[in-house]
Amino acid sequence: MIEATPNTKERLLKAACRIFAEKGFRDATVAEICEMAEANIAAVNYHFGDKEKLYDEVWRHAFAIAASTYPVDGGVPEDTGIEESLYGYASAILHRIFSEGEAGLFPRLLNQEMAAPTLALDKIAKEALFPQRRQVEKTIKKMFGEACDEHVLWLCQHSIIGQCAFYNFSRPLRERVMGCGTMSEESIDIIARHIARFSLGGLKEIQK
Amino acid sequence: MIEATPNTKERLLKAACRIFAEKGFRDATVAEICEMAEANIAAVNYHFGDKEKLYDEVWRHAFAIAASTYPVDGGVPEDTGIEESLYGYASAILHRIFSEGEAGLFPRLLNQEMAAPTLALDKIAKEALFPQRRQVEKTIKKMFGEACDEHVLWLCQHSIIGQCAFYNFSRPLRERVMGCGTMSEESIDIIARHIARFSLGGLKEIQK
DNA sequence: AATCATTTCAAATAGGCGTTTGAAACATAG
DNA sequence: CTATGTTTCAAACGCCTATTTGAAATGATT
Repeated sequence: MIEATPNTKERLLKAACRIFAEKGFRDATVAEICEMAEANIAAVNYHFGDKEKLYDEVWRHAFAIAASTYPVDGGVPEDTGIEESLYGYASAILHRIFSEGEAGLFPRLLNQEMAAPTLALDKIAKEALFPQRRQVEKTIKKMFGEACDEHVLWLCQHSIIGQCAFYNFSRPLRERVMGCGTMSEESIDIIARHIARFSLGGLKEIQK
Repeated sequence: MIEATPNTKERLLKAACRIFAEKGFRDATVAEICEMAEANIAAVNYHFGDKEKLYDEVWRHAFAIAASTYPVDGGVPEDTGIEESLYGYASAILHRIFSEGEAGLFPRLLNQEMAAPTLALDKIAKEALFPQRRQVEKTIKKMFGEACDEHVLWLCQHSIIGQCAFYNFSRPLRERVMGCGTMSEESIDIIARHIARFSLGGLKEIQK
């Protein structure tokens, strides 16, 4: 499963990433992680101290990969139009969600953390989630101005983020019930463009 | 905790509802459930057979309560306007999500099931989730007509449902990080009205 | 080659889990 | 009261969990 790196610690981290993302902190077992990493049962405690510290490392890794592979600005410049900004954000988040590689770890871990929160949640929210929200905030303020109503901002933020996050939340429905687990690059782009357009229309209607 | 009904089976079911909704099937323990129900550790097996059959009963109960307390049509008549239909749907879903009573069990159980799917997911999707989607479908077709493009329908469905579902998904952020766990009746109504208006604008933009 | 630190390993530890058991308590009907 | 069926109970069962242990193996340094 995990490629045979000579480094046991790295193999453990990679295996832990995949298993924590799939099962969450509680349901993942260190025995399972060690087996996938082809390491001894005691390896986690030797290299990371305990299961919890390994989980922290996994989050750090998952966040770093997601942020560098698909930054939330979507690569679009600051001074672009509203629809294009929305597209940049949606595209980045959706690429993370539909990624089957390491960039997909972040949304999967987040899904687990939302269902069974751990002590890590606070740090995750402050370091990863709130900055993402601020990205959406900037786009909304392009429409409503810098001094726009705080509650309206909050509601629109949720509408935009919610559209993207739903594809993360509903993953088991696609994978287990509908049987359409994977998503092509074109499909991702179509969804991102839809969310950008739909949200632009929403913002316009709210502004009326 | 659980009111002292003379009926042990009912006390077990109520306790199980709350604990399964909070922790999911795997992390909930029968010991914990029996303790809350003030029943013996063997009571679950005696009255329900095993933990899994109890979980089935919990889902049945949670679905029945949610569907009867807050039906997805939101109580609005069939032949009403688009924005009002959207409001009806959003209002019903949000009321479920923010309910601290039995009507809130359904979205909480769903959240758990999405993070750690069980064999029950298939049944839940077919009996509860797909009918809910059809409700949104009807509203969208009021705008695009009966013969509207299937993919556009699917995308808009997700946009509307996603806005509502996000308040379920992000519950731990409100409760544990932001510290604003409860939501007043007025707040719920404001959110529902926002989602209806935002979605109407979105649909209009897509129709262009 | 010998010494030292680092890493791996199988086995053991202590605790939690769902479930089973057989006896005790209780309720009901003859 | 007796007999029968239902419900409750404490204890035990077998399995799985994270972690610890001390020895063995490996690597690096002198």
